[in-house]
Amino acid sequence: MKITIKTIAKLAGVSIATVSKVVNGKDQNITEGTRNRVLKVIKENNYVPNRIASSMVTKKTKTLGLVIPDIANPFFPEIARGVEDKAKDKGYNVILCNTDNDIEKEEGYIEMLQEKMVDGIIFTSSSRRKNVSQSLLKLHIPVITVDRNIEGLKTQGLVRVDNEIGAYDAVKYMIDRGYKKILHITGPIASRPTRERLKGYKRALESNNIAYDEKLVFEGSFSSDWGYECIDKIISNDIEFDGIFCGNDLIAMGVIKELKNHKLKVPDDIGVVGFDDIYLAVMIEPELTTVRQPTYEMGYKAAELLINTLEEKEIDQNDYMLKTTLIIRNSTK
Amino acid sequence: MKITIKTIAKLAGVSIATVSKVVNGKDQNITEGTRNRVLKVIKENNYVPNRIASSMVTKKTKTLGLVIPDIANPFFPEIARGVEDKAKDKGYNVILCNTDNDIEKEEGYIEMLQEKMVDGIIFTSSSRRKNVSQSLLKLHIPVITVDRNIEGLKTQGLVRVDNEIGAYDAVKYMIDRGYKKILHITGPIASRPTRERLKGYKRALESNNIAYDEKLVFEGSFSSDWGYECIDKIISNDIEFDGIFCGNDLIAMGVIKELKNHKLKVPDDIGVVGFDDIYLAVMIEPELTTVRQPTYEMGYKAAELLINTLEEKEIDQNDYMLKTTLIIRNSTK
DNA sequence: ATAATTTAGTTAAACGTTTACCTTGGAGAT
DNA sequence: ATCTCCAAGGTAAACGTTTAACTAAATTAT
Repeated sequence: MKITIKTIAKLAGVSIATVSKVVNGKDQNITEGTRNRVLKVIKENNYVPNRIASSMVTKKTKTLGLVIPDIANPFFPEIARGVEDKAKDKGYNVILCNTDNDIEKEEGYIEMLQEKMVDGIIFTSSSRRKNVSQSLLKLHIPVITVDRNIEGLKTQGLVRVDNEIGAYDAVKYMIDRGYKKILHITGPIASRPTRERLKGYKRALESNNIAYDEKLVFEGSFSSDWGYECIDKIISNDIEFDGIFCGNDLIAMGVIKELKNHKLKVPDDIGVVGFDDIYLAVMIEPELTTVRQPTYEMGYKAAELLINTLEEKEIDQNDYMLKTTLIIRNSTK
Repeated sequence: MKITIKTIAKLAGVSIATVSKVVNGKDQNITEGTRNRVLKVIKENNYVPNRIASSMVTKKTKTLGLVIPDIANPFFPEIARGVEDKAKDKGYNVILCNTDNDIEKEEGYIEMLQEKMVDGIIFTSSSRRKNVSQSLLKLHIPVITVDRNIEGLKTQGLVRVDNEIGAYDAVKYMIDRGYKKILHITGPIASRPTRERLKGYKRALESNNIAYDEKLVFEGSFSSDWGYECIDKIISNDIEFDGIFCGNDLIAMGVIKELKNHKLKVPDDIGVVGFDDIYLAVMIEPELTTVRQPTYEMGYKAAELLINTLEEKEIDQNDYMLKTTLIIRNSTK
């Protein structure tokens, strides 16, 4: 037989209201004796309160949605971890949704999360998304976007990194170290971070009196395969270069591997810099010089921001721009 | 104003039962006309059914719990992805829980998940867990364990890999390739996979007439740090060796890095084999020879098994032992 | 023409809580 | 002794659905 609050009330000889009060710690007006009696019966009968029923009346589920492209992409686990840690700390759970950068999946999940009455959503949208859709505009629960905002959607907040400065710093460093002809192998240009990094790349070049040449920029995807592929293309096209600034670490890793296959030495012949500083960056040879993003902190901050708006805490700002750090290792001389 | 099923019913001029039926597709007895009218009103008013309320009456939440040590550990994202994919496919969501191998956190989550009335749980328990606890025994929702079972807990199923054979194959291969003195650097011995891999290691040695020497086995944790550290210890103790079978890939990566620092060449001086075949395995130099675990499939299968028991489909077996594959790359000669 | 069945819906109870408001008994004040 | 007030707890409505059981009308069978 199902043990509900009624069972406990009957067994303890009190009303269900009293049980509810002791379960939820709203027990200022409950005597020590009654409280202990109730607690004892609860323990004996192994009563587990049904939070679905609570949610019905409180209209809070204490659940957050986390919508990201792919948890198996090394960029996201740290974010997820940050989100989950803060959430747990505040008594929330998180529902994980992988969209594969697919707009339809994305909207399907948003719908599902709304139906499940999550209190809020943390959202890294598809890099393919150009603009808001009807279904996003209809959304009536708080959203914090991470890494990328969504053009035209007003959210409760945004947590990101200064991609332009990150890229600028990286390219500036390469120039300072004597690299002369620096390519940029990017992720998908539809993604805002990609565009911002490109901007930083340009600006670093220009402020050092190096002409920007769009033939030295190669647009692809955030994967190591794109790194391999692009190097092959570049080499077979006899493009001259001695440095590569990559859109992310995955690309950089593909690049380094393929450079080695072509007997080019990193960092002596070619300098390579990545972006993200994923876990793998120190495992490869040479260790990757890269622009570190504080991914864990981004997730953590996003959850914090979201929960604060949910609980109507004062929020001093809702657009957090976190700092990147240039991590100098051995893929640059 | 909140749009509920009542609003729709009133606007469409039908009863809430009718609305419920069309929303849920139980509309055999609804005329085309009525259905369209209801659907139109739903769309116009942007009605989103409240699944919390549904859950109250159906006693199903269509939500699964996924309890793992740490999503940021490269072994788990693929599992999570497998779980989530199958779950989505069947109309379920998944709540992510990171336990950090902490028994208390683990039990805290289990409690939370029960309160939130998840339909089932997929669980990779702490490698530190020795046996069932009271709170686990009280659990009354279906559980599938992944990778490791829990001694004394009867679950709805178990999905794992044949660790012993995997280890046996790896060590056998090393012996065949001419490595003579093969160390084994393990994860925590409390974890069952560690013990099974150790068994495979022993068996491979013995069936090739090499005496097993427990001084050549080093117990630690599943991290690259442990790999570094252990190599230092081994070298400063002047232990002789020409091969290392590592408890997982992370350890192997730490090992390879530190071996390089000591000017030992992999695979010529020392052969190294890992376990798992995580994403990084091909990114390092030399590419890692390792025992591949089908992690995505494990997650996928676990979710499938769980959902089948939830939906009372016939299940032919509830203990899935998946096969490992020895992936030969360049860290062995 | 009447009875039986089918179709297209409606009614109302139930799910397990929370919480605003009410009741009761006793302590303290006068 | 009476009044006031407070402490301790009870009552009952409400949350938004699903679904078994019911009804009324239309169709089919006899």
